[in-house]
Amino acid sequence: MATIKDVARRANVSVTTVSATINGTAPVSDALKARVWAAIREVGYQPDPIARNLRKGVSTTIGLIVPDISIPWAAHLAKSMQRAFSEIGYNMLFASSEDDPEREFSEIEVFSAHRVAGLVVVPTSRGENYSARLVEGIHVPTVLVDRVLPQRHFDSVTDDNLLGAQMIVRYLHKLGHRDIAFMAGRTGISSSDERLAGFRRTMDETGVAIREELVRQPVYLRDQAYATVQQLMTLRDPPTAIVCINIAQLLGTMAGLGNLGLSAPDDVSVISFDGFHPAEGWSPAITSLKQDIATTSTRAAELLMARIREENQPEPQVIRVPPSLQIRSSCRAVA
Amino acid sequence: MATIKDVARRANVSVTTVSATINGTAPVSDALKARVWAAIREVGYQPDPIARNLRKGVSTTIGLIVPDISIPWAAHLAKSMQRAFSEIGYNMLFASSEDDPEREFSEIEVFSAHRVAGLVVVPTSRGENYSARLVEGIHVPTVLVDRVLPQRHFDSVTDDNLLGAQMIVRYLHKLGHRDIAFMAGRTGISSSDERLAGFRRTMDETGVAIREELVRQPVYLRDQAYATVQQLMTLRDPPTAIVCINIAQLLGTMAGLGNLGLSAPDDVSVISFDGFHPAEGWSPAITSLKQDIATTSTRAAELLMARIREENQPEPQVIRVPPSLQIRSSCRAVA
DNA sequence: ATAGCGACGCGAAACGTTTCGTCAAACAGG
DNA sequence: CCTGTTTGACGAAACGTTTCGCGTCGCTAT
Repeated sequence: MATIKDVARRANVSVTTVSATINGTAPVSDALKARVWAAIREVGYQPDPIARNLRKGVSTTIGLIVPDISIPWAAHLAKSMQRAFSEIGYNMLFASSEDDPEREFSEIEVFSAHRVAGLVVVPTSRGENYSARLVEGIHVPTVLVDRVLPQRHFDSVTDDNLLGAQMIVRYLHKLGHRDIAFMAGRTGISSSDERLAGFRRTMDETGVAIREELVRQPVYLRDQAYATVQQLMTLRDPPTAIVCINIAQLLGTMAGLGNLGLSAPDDVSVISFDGFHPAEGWSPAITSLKQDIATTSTRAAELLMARIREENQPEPQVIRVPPSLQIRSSCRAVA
Repeated sequence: MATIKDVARRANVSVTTVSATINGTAPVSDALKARVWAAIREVGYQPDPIARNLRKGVSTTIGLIVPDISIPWAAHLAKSMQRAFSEIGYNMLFASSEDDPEREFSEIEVFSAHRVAGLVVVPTSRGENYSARLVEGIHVPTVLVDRVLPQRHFDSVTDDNLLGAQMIVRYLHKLGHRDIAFMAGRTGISSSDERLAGFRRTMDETGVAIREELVRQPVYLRDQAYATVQQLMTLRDPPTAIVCINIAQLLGTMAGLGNLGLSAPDDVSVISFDGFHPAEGWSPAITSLKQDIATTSTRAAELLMARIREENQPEPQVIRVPPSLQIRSSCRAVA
């Protein structure tokens, strides 16, 4: 509760000098510096961030907005981000958009009112004029994560989905799979679009014709995947492998298979873009990509800090973090 | 960016009147009220929370500190808490203590400096003089979640662990299990202590002598459970059932069993206090308690708001939220 | 009539910082 | 020796609110 005034009184200098000593914004003689620091220690002074923010117009807080923190991927992202930012003296305001663009915009507004220094957003990417409204509503350094927008207004960090799709398709192809089902999410969401595009491209490269009835879209809720997988597996000529792009799909797919009395990999191979699922001890252990969240967070923090410090304001850039393929036991070779 | 001054100018009243209108802190005639509200709408005024905080000495932000957000239970808690508080106009500062008391204290300090209106903490509950240091460091309405402290200085909300243990033991007993292994966490952490105590008590009640070599403590890391389960299952007389108190234990246990070539429920039954694990589609589907996180969050929010509004300051109370038993397929009957 | 009171409105101080502009002293170059 | 510049320190204003205390008005009860 000690204020800067107490320090000034104690050190027998002006308030201005104390501030200058702390922030190094003006020259202070070594003698005074020593006196001031001593006084600070003696009265146990800690600058009041609120007052500082009011005066400077910007805080030392960054805001994180994710669609749903209860998704393991998002939880790990939050943890990793918090670690990255707390290391450099920032703390985190946190909100969940519940995958609702309106909530997202409102959270952005609230965070802006709180003068956050920067924003990390996993954008919902949906709704009329989404991109324009986002640009309109954000007046703070911002980095987008996981999903990129067609207009490059913001720095973005995302998985290298094309590469990931390539790894998945090539792996399945090597195992002999030709009838591959792909569940895409909503169109317009880059992570889904890119994964689908990568799937198509790599299938092309390997010279396998895609059976369009095996490409289902949009499938983004657990229950949709649950229903979809049952449709797929009751086709006259069912797929030999199913690709899931996220955890909701994977959970629905596994439950749906179970409901049919089918299991992976015996009846069908299952592979996932999302690596946050039980890996050991449960059967089957899902072969999946592993996202490099630590790198994603670090890169995002770097981009954001560069903008905040205004070191330079280059064109917004997109960083793609390569995933790795973790081969487990949910895929088997077919004739 | 409109300030209260702009509103005052526009409505042709004083700044004081605008403030009084907004906050209802002083009588304002209906005529002026109307003018002021109109002006507010016209200039698009939003009060600046920072300035308000500075003047009032308290913010509209509450701080959440959990040991590890990447644990599904904690992620769901965060989601639920955020929902509960955003509904009543509060937003959330968030931090992870990484299960380190020092970090926890430091986070509390940072949040206090930011003048949070209240604190929700899942306390690490470890270290010298923990309780005393906590009381010392916290000068803000606070509610503890999941873990209670021996000294009742704070409101607390926690699972009804005695009841949960009773449900688990009775269920296992009904299935014929007598040789039940129990992995406890660190001593001193109430959630673990209570679960163990409940286990002992209910075993007593059912008249089954506990085989002490099957009670292992402390086991709180995944790898400890991984190792422990292998010791347990290679005893001359191994347990027929294993009780896990949290997700780390469960993951380690399942992996450890897999490593031995054993599986649940064929070789041993497995049951868990923590309900956040894959339930459908994977084998085995773990029979577990289901924690009622929504209720936990609501109760915590209620307790905290009561303290913040100073409606009354009764003795700190402990609320215990009853879990429910979800029977799945990881336990089987034995002779 | 007038003292007293409630309702209403305002100016100014306060919250704890940072920063602007000023000033004295010390120092450099001619 | 004078001028111009740098260094070091400070007082006061500013950030955008809330709140304290005061003043004015109209009403009621004496």
